[in-house]
Amino acid sequence: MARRRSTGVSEATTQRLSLLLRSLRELEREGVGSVSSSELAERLGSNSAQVRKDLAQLGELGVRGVGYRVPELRTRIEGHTGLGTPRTLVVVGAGNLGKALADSPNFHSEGFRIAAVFDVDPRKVGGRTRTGVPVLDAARLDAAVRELGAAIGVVAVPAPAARAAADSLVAAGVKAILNFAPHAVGPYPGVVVKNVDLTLLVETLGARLAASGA
Amino acid sequence: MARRRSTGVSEATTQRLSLLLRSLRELEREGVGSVSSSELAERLGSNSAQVRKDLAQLGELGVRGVGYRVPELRTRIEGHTGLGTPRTLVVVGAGNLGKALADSPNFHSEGFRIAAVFDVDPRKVGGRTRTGVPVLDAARLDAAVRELGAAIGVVAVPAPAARAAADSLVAAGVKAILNFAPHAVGPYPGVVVKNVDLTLLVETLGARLAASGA
DNA sequence: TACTGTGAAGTGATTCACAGCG
DNA sequence: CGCTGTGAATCACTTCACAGTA
Repeated sequence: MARRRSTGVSEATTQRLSLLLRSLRELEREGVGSVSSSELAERLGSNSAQVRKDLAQLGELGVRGVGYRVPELRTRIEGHTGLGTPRTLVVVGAGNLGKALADSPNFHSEGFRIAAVFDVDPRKVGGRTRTGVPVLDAARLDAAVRELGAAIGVVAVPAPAARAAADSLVAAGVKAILNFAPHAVGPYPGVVVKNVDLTLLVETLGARLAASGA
Repeated sequence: MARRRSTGVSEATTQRLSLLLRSLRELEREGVGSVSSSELAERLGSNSAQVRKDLAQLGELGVRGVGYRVPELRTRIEGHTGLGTPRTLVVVGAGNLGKALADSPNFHSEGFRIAAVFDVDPRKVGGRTRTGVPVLDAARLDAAVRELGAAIGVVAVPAPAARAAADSLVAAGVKAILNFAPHAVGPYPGVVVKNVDLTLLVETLGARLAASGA
């Protein structure tokens, strides 16, 4: 009887579990059988109490006096968080950033598959990115997304087009949106939205720089 | 006698002030003279108490019964936070992502200037990106960064090279690093570091998706 | 003995709610 | 009267510290 947790783990915890999973896979490749929370903490640049608290969310699966068994812990994290579940994604916008994201090894990791890039420019449509992802006509987005069964849409279009792109993705049935345009989109009911405003990132960095002395 | 605040405003507040600044510039172009905290909140998708709390950090500059005077508020935010201060940045890594970032309008906004992209690949060195940013030899990074007076370094290299790239930037005297590699760098004393792990973003999104029903 | 699991304390940010001023 | 500025309440997350167990 699998427990169904709608909002079980916080975003912060999920992020740390994801990083933890990376370490665990590495440890597993190295053939390590078990690790303590403090060893894991050291790898993550965190502290052991944090690691234990995070892992406690998945039930009691450590062995007192010993630590956690690596393979078991890995499968447990995957099972309970959905981390590692394969997903198909599409990118809207075949500009510099869109193509970079589509080809990026960052986005091809552990079970993610970029199925298509969409653009409105007829000169781009029909082509392929460097790694072979097809560039499709944005007018066919709805049909293509359904056909491909894409669950995640990445928005990489100029700011004024962001809302429309996100709307189309939602209409086509994606369940999550990662938006890189400097203009927040959403919220949409039933859709997980993450806005990553690159402009905001540099501006904030510049300000923190000013605050820290110059 | 300007007040020198080392760690005056939190990161969260700075981000909101940055967004606020965007709205204010827009309002100023429209010739709006004053706004209330609730009008601003609506534009940001926030709430009025939050806006007032954020603005209170800059001193008392609202007019009770009326709101905030737009031009005055804008200059005050710029002055106190360093938002809007022109900065020179360099990008390390002339791959897809590096070039996309260097050419991105997101990074050319409001006073930011990308002065150079560095790469180790001799076939790339000597060229220019689409918008004309020169690609320089990574071996010359130290000298070039000092010469250009770059304060912010953007890391856009593969994970295994991230630490070395960041180290060189710090050695060359940059005061802030924006790292896009899926491997955290830093901390370095006296340097503001922001890690933006793209892989982590999609993975977390996938997990939140799983948590919310599928 | 060496570790986990967890209550309790601590920290920081957000929201509420209202007194006070133009 | 309408709006700001802000103390107090709330909430979310992190760290501490230790009882309890394999």
